[in-house]
Amino acid sequence: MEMEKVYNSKEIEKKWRKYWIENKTFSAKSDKNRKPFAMVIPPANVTGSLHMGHALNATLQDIIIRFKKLQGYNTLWVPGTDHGGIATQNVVEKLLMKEGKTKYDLGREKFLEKMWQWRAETGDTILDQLKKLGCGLDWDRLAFTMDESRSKAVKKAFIRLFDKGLIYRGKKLVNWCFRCGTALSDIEVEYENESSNLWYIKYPLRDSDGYIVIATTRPETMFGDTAVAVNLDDERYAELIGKTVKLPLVNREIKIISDYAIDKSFGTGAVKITPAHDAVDNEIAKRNDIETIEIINTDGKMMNVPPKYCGLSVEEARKEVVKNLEAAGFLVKTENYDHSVGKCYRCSGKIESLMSEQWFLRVREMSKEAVDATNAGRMSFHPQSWKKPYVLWLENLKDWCISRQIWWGHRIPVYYCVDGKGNRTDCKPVASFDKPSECSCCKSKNFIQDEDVLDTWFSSALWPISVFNWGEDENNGDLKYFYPESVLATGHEIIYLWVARMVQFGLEFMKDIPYGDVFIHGIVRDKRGKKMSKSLGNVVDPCDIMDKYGTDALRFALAQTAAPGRDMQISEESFLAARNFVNKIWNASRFIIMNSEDVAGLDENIQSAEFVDEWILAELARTALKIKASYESYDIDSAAREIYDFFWTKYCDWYIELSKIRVMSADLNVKKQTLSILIYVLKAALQLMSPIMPFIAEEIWRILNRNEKNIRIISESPFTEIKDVNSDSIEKMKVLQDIIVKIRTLRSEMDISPAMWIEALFNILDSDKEKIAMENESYIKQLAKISSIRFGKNITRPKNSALAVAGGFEIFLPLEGLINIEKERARLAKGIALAKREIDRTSLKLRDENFIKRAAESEIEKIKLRFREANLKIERINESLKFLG
RNA sequence: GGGCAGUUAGCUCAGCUGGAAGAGCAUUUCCCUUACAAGGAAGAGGUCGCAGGUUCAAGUCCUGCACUGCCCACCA
Repeated sequence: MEMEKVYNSKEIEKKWRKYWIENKTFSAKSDKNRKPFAMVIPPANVTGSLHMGHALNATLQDIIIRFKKLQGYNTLWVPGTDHGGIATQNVVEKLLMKEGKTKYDLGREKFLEKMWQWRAETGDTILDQLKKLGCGLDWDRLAFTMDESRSKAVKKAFIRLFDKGLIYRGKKLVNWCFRCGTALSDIEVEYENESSNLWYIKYPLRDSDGYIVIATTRPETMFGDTAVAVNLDDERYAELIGKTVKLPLVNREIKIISDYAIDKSFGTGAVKITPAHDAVDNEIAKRNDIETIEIINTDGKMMNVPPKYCGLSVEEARKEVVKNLEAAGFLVKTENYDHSVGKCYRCSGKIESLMSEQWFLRVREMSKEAVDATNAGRMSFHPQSWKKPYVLWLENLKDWCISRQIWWGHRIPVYYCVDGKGNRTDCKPVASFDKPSECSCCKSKNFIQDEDVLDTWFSSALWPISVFNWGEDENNGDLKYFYPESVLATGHEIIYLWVARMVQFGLEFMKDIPYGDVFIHGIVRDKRGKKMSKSLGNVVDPCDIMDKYGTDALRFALAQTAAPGRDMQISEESFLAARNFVNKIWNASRFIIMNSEDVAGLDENIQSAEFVDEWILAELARTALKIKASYESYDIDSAAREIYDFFWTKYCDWYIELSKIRVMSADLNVKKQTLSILIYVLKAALQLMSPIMPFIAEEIWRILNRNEKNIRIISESPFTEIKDVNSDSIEKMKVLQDIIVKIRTLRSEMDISPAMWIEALFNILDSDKEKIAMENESYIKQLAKISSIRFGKNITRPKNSALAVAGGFEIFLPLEGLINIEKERARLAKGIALAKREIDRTSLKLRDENFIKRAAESEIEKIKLRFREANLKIERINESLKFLG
């Protein structure tokens, strides 16, 4: 078995990627005799290619699914993509723009053709990249939010909600993006701070010479003002409430009203009320029965205003208005002022509040049910700190604006009856899968469909049920078997946008939550803590990392930094370190495989011959327990750290090094026995790491089992049970390690060449421990480069020797001709100083009555022991100083 | 304005139910020892954000403060 010195990730990955997919390793069918464990992937937009955030999200899910598979669950992870409504349409519109065209030039049908064509060309990019990552997805179940089955689900859901009266059409104040030309829901607006001005404007009273000064950041909307509001308790304005003012520039008369929402301390305490273009004003207007005047149209141009402003953009109008107010003497003053401005989450264009006729979903009942389900513990967040904001959000939820004025998406399945001339009749619109054949009201056979499409998130919200073809058959076996799913893994940025809605829809349509656990992971940031974005140019492409360092390295690095719920910073170095770990695994395996090459009949039933064997088995048992618990609780980072520490620090640095003597032994039985244990531990470690690093684990597993008749790949080999070895080997090992490390330190400090073998004298101080060193003499010799050891009681320090106190011994290294007396003296002095500090610390505690009275017995014993050992050390060092050269 | 995280070695982060400060990277010295120089051995490096409190004992629990980041909110 030839193994290269350096792990070749590329070829090996290619092989296993292909194998898993061709052999359908991760395909799943419903099976009543097995426990299901299902996840759906958060569908990525077809616009995108894999970025580090996707890579993290996918890696974590893959780790979970692979772990659960090894635990014996019937696991299923469903892949899919999202049509991505506005985002995707924007991309294609930009492409068109390069040709100098707009979507209107093509018309709806042609434009949609273009969209589908584009999605056919690029929509699978991200899927290929998920394959590259090694994701254990069931590719037979690949879904797309706009494919047939998913579309049926969307229509079905819409019709049900519509018929139930939960979906309604109405003219309300909505968030409007001029750039995208559509309404948006409340959460699709992002707020950014912008520096602007606060203008103070006089509104003259009609019936006297007085005036009231209002402060505003939106002077241009004054044409839409229908009142001025003050707080009822504001003494300054008490007499003015109910009076009439004349709107500057136009002289329209409006009333001064009072409302509790007005903050006396802001500005002048008097506010212009523009119900058509401000959410708060809109509420105030409703409460006070104030009329609404719309002055900004959906193109962002002024309307219903004096002719000179008509058709101006909002920005232009603002300049003009301010100029004219000033000229006419209405402008009192202008202050600099920072405030937050709504921006479109898809194009960053300015969002305007305006009145618009849209479809809305009544959410009160649904959100209440979602809250109840969460509070009842039917669904839990990991980390749980997300529960509170999630519940809070649901509790304050307003009706969801679900219609979008774009073309790419699920067209709203509402049909309007039209007369012979194509004009809409008064008949009630109907929601149905297909165009109705006849109007139930007027028997007309002509219908037109609503022009709008649904919010992308409407179809996303159905994802956990639509992937199981709920739209086609809600009683199908897969849906019954796999729903509710086990866990959803996602970043915190879409908890409201997506998670909350899936829960609502799940409860509405399936009468059950979509999954029991929500695993929230952090957002990947660059090494300076900045969010990765194309515009900042700090994007690290996961595919580049996979090519450069290997996929396992990428996965390990991501896993290692994925503390639940926290954002993570990641840099090139972490991938390098992970790559080194992968290589370490490779080489340790290589050592074992090379040595077991011509050893026949390696035993599956291992027998530990020495305590070091028991030690590694005990460490393995401990580690396995911890790692499994970590996977179980989504503490992927600690699972990664545990496997790293166990494999490198315990298995490689100590156990393999210790085992070398026996592996090289001429005694075939000794060799065989030792290799059996090495292999046993290696296999167990491979299983434990395989969820994180599946490629290398699979490869080495295959090599180790190359002589088996019916080889099962690691992904399909359930965890072998690891017996907990109950022994004191871990404590004993500490003693052995102490001796070896102290000797090495001594050698290093004395500048003794690592190539030189020297002898050692072991003076027994603690007869309890002497056996450990004596029984493991060969290990001490091997690892500390000692040619011979003489054990004894009352050995005095030879002249020209160095001293170490470790493991119940005084260890002398006679260094005739090699020792640097001054250095040794200094070293011993340092040792005394350290021991003295220890004595100070411990004796202080032991003299403390309160400590003796209240501390635990075991704690006091520990301190006493430390005190004794420090004293002994000083005594020994002083003694030995006498003998120094 | 409210809420949630974070603040530990130069950098990135671990430290569970309170009992002598940990890892990786970087750094210093030595070593190409037949698994691995993508490696090995040994070092150096920390008043655990600040101030109080509880406790025999606090990085760990409590209170307040500061700074950083994120989320929410009707910043006219």
